[in-house]
Amino acid sequence: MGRAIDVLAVARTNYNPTTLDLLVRLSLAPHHELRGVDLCRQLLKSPGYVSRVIDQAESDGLVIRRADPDDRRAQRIALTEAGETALEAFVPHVLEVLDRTVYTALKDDEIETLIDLLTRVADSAHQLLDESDNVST
Amino acid sequence: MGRAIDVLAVARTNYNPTTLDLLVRLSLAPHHELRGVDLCRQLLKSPGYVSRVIDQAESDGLVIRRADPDDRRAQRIALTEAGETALEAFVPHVLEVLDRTVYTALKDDEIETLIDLLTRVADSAHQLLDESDNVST
DNA sequence: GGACAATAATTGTCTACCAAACTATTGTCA
DNA sequence: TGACAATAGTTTGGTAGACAATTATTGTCC
Repeated sequence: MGRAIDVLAVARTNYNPTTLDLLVRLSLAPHHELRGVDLCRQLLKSPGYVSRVIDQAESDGLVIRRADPDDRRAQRIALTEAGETALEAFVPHVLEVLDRTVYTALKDDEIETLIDLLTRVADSAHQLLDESDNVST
Repeated sequence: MGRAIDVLAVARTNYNPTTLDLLVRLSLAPHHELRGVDLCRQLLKSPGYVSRVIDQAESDGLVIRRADPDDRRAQRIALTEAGETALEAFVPHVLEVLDRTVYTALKDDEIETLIDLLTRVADSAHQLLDESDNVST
């Protein structure tokens, strides 16, 4: 999990950061559901790991897997009532941590600047990664 | 290890990021040696893990452990010739990755800004962590 | 329409790391 | 001086997450 800010937010729940991120993504999606492959892209985690996170969340009753009617390879992961409840209980903690870290340290325009700078570094890193993928293939 | 920039740099060696960081820290230290506890602080890793990383580096001949003459609890970890050689072989790769990510994406003054903003967020996060440590104790 | 590449998900296996418990030593203070 | 807290390091056990191989299905192209 890593000793990071999410420790603070997550410590107040029983779920790990990726599980909570999963709930957030589903709650923002149309019909509160997403295909597994889209979740991987949004969570920036490998398919193998996402599959396990879904397993766990499903056995906790937070989400359900359903066959995708349009593609028999795919699954649709949907938020349950319990999942929504868990998420709502969690949101205030995230806001509190954000409030007491980023928002106390930085002014609004500085936050925008930070996002811009990080995005640009990330973009050039992705470019480099893509290149080396192509080389190795 | 995490799919991050260090993948690129590390992929070109057989060592993991923490091992390489270890070599860097030792090479910057007086007499090319440091006590274990100081290494923990510099590497930002837990003592348990650092102990393991040193084990590994020692069995690869990159460093040696020596008893600290001033404190019989402590050890001094020192860089060997082989460790220095490994480090020198690695440095150009790090520089190349930095060059093709951060330095192509950001101008010098932007890099300074980025460091400043991140430092401030990190500081307030630390403050919050310290607080919650004190509360739980 | 059938071969074959590409895609969706899962499982097995491995690495990086943390936290807690433990041992040995050192500093402190009555 | 002797008790006791604090510090240095190691070991054990566990979690987050990646990668590779496998299965099932879909799209593509002759």
